[in-house]
Amino acid sequence: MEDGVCSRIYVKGGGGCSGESGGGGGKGSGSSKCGRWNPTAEQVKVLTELFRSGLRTPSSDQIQKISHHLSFYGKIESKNVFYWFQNHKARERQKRRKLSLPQQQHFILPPSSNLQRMFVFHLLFIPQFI
Amino acid sequence: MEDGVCSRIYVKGGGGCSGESGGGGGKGSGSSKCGRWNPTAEQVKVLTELFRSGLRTPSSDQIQKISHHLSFYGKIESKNVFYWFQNHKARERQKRRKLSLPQQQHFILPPSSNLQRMFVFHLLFIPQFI
DNA sequence: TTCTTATGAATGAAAG
DNA sequence: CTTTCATTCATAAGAA
Repeated sequence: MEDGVCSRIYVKGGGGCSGESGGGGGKGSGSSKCGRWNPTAEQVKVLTELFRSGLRTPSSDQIQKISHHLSFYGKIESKNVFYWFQNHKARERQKRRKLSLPQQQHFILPPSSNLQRMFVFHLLFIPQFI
Repeated sequence: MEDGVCSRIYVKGGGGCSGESGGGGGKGSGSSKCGRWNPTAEQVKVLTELFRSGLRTPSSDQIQKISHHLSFYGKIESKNVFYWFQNHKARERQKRRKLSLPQQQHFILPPSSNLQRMFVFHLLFIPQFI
């Protein structure tokens, strides 16, 4: 038996729910079933970056723009962004209160591309976006 | 190991295992790996007994107490207790749904009665019961 | 070993 | 915002 690692995320290949808008270097967020949103690693990375930069409760306008931009990496809707921030904030707080839930994950993910960095920068600091 | 089902990207998980907390006469979990919580028979027994007594969604405070008590038998964290009840409840419901349509099961004790609280409290601290 | 099952962990979605 | 529900992934344990 191989040693178990502590936690991981996975990226699935294939899967064909509906309109794939995968962009540069992004893998599909295909899921075996179309039930619920399955964020790509890139989407999670950007969302996490926004969160770490201080964004907690994006306005509906911000949500719209974020989800639109994230659609570059795969299928996504506004409500997904809304729920993501809501859940992430709640679970961060749970963890901090040492109630139950687990530790934060540190992504050793992809070669964070300049494109992505610039993208996050853009999201964060351009007034007309945020 | 066959692969190809999905490609995985590993994520840092904490800073290694938490220290062994086998308090008193508790036997170790037997595994020095830190993959995931491996409950001892005693821990499972207590949790099951609490569940059978009607406890479904313990409060944060209950979780703390339960996990502290169970740490006597081996390494355990609050989140393990939290997940245990979540999973146990969910899978009971899941099983029930697959077999026959939900005939709402009535538990002997209503969700937040003082009677239940007292029972749980005593169950937790009376050694010979466990 | 490989396959199957049981279950710990995680998280999207939603209810309260 | 907090808490709960549903579904899924991953893995440990047992069966074959």
